[in-house]
Amino acid sequence: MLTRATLGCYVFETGYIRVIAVSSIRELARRCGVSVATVSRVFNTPEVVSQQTRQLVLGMAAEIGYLPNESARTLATKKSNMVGLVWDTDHRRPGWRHPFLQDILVALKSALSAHGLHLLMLAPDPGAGPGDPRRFLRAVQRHNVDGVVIIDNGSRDPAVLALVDSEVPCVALDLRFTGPTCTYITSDNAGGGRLAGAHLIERGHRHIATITGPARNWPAAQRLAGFREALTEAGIPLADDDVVAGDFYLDSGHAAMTKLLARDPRPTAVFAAGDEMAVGAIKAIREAGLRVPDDVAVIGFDDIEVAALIPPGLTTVTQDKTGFGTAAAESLTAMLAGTATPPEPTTLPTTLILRGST
Amino acid sequence: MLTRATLGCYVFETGYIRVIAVSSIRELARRCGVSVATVSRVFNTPEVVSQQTRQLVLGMAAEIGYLPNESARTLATKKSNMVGLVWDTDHRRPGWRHPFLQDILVALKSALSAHGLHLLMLAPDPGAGPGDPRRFLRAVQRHNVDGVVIIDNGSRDPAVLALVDSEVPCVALDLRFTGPTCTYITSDNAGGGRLAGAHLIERGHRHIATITGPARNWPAAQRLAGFREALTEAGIPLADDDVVAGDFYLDSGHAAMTKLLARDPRPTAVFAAGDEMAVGAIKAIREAGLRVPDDVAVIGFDDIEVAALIPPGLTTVTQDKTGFGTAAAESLTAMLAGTATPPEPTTLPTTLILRGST
DNA sequence: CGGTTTCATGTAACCGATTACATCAGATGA
DNA sequence: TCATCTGATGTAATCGGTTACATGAAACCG
Repeated sequence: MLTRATLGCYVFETGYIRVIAVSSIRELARRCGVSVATVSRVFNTPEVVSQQTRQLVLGMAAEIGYLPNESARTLATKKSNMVGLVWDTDHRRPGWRHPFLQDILVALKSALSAHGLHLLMLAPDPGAGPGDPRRFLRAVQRHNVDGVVIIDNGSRDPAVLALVDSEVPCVALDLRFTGPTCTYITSDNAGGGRLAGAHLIERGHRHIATITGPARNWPAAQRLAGFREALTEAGIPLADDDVVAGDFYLDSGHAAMTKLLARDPRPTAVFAAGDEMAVGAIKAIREAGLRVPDDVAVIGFDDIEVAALIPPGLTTVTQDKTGFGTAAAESLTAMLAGTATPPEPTTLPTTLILRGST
Repeated sequence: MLTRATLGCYVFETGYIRVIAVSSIRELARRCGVSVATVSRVFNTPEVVSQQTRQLVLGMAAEIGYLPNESARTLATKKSNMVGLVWDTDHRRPGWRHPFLQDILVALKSALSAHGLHLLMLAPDPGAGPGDPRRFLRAVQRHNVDGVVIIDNGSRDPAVLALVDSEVPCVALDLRFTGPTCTYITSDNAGGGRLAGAHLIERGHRHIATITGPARNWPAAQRLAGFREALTEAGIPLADDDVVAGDFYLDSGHAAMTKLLARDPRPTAVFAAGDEMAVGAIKAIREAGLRVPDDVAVIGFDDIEVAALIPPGLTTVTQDKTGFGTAAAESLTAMLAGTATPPEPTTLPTTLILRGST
């Protein structure tokens, strides 16, 4: 296909690729000797147009390189086939740096593509002030965005809530937002917490601590609840001092673990509610001259890339990142199709991944 | 601000936030008793409209919640304020799994936001076949996308080349595409390679191997060239068998290192042209019962998150990810402003990050 | 054979902006 | 005083689609 370079610019055997002077529906109609309505029907409701005309139009369209103009369609139909993505609303702590969320984005993008939906990363409307709670809603309205996916690190930004409370269909990922036009996708966090607890117990641990997430973070709370349940069932106590909160990022895991290692007696195993924190914990354990898993066993949550890479390999509870993407795309398309009520929230199963750290 | 929850749905003191029946420019003009042209001028060329009228219109606009419709503007002006993002064109090996590219995306997004540009992640045009080289170009044309940013793992997808060769302004990241409407941003890969080589030499190594990228990958070739230069200057030979190619991903680094360890005598240091490969290499070294850096020192390239996390810490050459984002946004806005020739390619400086692996 | 369906297509209004051009009042200048 | 310029605004065409409604031919039917 590729033949030679001119001007540092690759060319095809078919010649220099250039943007065709995109022709309008009227031009195409004229060339075909039919009305614009007929052409429009060929692309939107082909079944009502005769076989003959359809082929004539499609053939001519291919010949002159006709492409429907999406702006004009959006203007006429008020549907844009674009899904807005809201992220990074809190600039002090950009959620996007978190590898787990990045993985989800990848999955989301391809799931939406499969439904023919484009993903528009929304910049706050420049016409609105930085504190304006409508700054995303405004952008959404201006662009006739059909629906919105919210990926946020739980900052409860008023601008996000304004979206959730609006009439725009929303799907929140890993956040519990619901409403007449909003649903959400999460993992079975409680189940995952239970898995983690049960696994450590099964490995023979009787003094188990946990590094949990921020107190008001719902997934974190669920993970803790499930974990607690597993301990209670096994009749193992969980002292208040064995529960330390982090913020899902590395340093907080390190700090929390340092605190836990100061306990006497110190726990023989730790469940960290996020892999980044688990990695931080492992670091702290090593720095204290102790070994993982011999002195302290560590289990994480998320299964981010690093988990498999750091020695001795982090045992963790994996979340179905691809599932997040496809579930979001499906919930959203259901809402776009105009169901009376939003789809039920989706809970994705979690599974245990065994590695060397336990 | 936030007061109470109903239906799991947060509300504001101002009441339930709903999408206002967005009013049109005609409605606004009517309410103000002026013509639509005047209203349009208030938003686009405020300086030609009288102070008095301007305030009247702006006040009324705020009152009725008027927001200009972007589709209509795009239709009229043929400018959409949207930048298309092309990624993941090669489905067999999604570049987006690579953390380095993910970091760049984050930077790009915020740099474009600062210029008031939205980022549209392009799905291939559904009207085109999967092999159609115009599948992205078509999507770009349909949506009146102003310009395109290309982030790709060097797969040389014809669909990407079609964009580069089109009249649409393009900026390629970490890829050397140029043309009358295209420029690119890369790191100083040769300089980085030189840094890596010089560092290992300074550490006293005299038998140094390298795990390079794919042969036809330009950044990889540059890194190798710089590395070679450093060795040559120091009078240290580089045997052909000490150069093994990988594909930037983990497993290839592991495989390459395994091959290198079989050499006799085996190299005492390795420069991997990407951090993922470096991590794979470290894994292989450990599996062989050897220690890093005592038996074999390793230096990487990229400075992805893992580099800081795996013990003993990966010494690496860092790329300026934020710089990629801002440079791309600037080059693009320059082209959108309509310069005759595209801006010169940008080369971002690389620096050495010292950690435990060397 | 006339009336009713059905099917394919055309006509024209509409979506919500931009902008070339026209208009007109008031200021300027000879 | 009248021609000219300037500044503010209005008129109406245009961008490229969709779609309610109208039309007309062919098929069907008793």
